[in-house]
Amino acid sequence: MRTRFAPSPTGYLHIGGVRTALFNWLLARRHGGQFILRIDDTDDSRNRADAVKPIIDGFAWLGMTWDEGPTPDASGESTGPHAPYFQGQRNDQYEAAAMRLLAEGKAYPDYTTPEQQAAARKQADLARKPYVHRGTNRDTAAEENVRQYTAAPAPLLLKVELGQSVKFDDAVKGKQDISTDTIRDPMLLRGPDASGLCRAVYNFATVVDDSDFDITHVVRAIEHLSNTPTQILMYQALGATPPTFGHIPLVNYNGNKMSKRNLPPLSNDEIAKFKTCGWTDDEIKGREDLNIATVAYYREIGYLPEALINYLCRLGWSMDGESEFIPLDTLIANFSLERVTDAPGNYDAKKLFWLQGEYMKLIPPAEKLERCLPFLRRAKLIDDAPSDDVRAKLLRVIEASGDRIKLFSDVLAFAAPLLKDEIEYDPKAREKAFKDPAAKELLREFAEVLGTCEPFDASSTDKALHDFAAAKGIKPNALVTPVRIAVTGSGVGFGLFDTLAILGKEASRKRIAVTLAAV
RNA sequence: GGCCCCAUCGUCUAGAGGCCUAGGACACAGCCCUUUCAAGGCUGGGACCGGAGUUCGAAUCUCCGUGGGGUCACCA
Repeated sequence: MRTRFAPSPTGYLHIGGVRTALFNWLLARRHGGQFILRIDDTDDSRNRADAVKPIIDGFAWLGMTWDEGPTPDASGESTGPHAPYFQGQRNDQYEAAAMRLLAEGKAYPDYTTPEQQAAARKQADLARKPYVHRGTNRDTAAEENVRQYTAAPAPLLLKVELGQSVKFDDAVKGKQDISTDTIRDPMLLRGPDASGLCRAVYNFATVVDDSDFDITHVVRAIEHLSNTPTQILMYQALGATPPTFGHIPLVNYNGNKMSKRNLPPLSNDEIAKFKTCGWTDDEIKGREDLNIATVAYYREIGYLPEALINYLCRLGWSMDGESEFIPLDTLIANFSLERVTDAPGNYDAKKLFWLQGEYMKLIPPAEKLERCLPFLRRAKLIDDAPSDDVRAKLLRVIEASGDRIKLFSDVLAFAAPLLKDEIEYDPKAREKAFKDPAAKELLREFAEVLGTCEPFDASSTDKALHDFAAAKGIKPNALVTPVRIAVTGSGVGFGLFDTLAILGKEASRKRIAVTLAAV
């Protein structure tokens, strides 16, 4: 089994595309086949490397490896027995295939002018009939067409045999049967451009490539379903066997297409989050691809690729009636086109976030630390090479944070108050906690008690606080919040006694003193 | 408009004529636990688009509506 994914180089990797690629990849992996990555850049744009890199980087991050395709450095080189894997570098093959069809009388040049075509289309519209284009030299003999084409290149069209039907069994949609009378003579090669080059049209390039690459299964978005009969006709003309097709439903957002237009701009929370990650306003604005439809967004904000993969695969496919958390090896062992759903699905950020949390619970603290490091560096909370002391402190923060760290970037919120020397107060929380003047006095007295804790660890400070509260006849919680705010500036965070222990006696008491002076 | 695809809780889905008083998950609400925030436990509300037909029996099959989507390019 050989499957493929063929993105056009747009400069970012869209998660809808990733899902399509994932289905192909899973199929190949399950059946011990190959997954091929091909870049559909038939317009041969100049900045190809820039536009391809995000796609390649995205797949690399996701761990979706390809057996043949562009080299990982995005240089425009390819690896694999059918190289190159860039359509922009393959026009010779398309031309050769087209010339063969021309010589065999299966294709012909079309000298219809755009004006003639527009008029014919209009007439059909008026008659409320579908317009099915057939070109001028359709019934001209092959040799004559070759002669005319050589003398005056023009769009080359495939001659569709009338009165036939194209039948195929879609692996997702089931049996299809289309009359050739409704299929226009499709273009194979465009007319010559300014430099005289006749570039292949997408449909034809795809067929030539998929046939050359021995692709056996083409899983793609349902919007291509109506292209399929045309492509099958091309396969037949080329004397090739069409692959098995599987057309999968779309991924929508709130019932609409997941295009940039319909997507919400980054929320204030998200922008704030990126800023705490060390991004500047300009950097955020400069990243056109920073939205929930791209892989880059999830990588930058600290998602786990396995969570994204699990989520995307479950969107439009199910293993059974209840499995939601499905690790990759299970996905590979069970994925099949039969269980792809018929209806389009809606992207649900909350469910992805939940899965992310589930996957995060599985990451051991030491590994979590390693993967948090880049975020801490970017936020300038640590040096490029943090000392062992800092690493040890961070590990304690991560252990104390537990499941609270859902995204790797969340580490910043927990580590920053303990790493920075200055306390950044949440004004509202501080005001509320010290509204009652008695709170300040209690805090002052408790700071003295803390000074006697030995050793200064979570259990000793815990006991000290509870004993102190009991002696004073107050609820422990009446003291916990003021202390928390005094040492971290924030009303929320992981366990207070862990916080104190990580800070140490000196720093804890010093921070309380600073706060006392400030309120 | 022609042709094609689709239709189960807010969302993702299970459902192949009786297992359906329609199951699970996310989200939501309430309660419990608790040191705030998470996590965890328990409980709850919540759906077969409408109408005909076939059948002893329909979420499931057929038809008609309705609603959504796709496609009709020298875009990919």
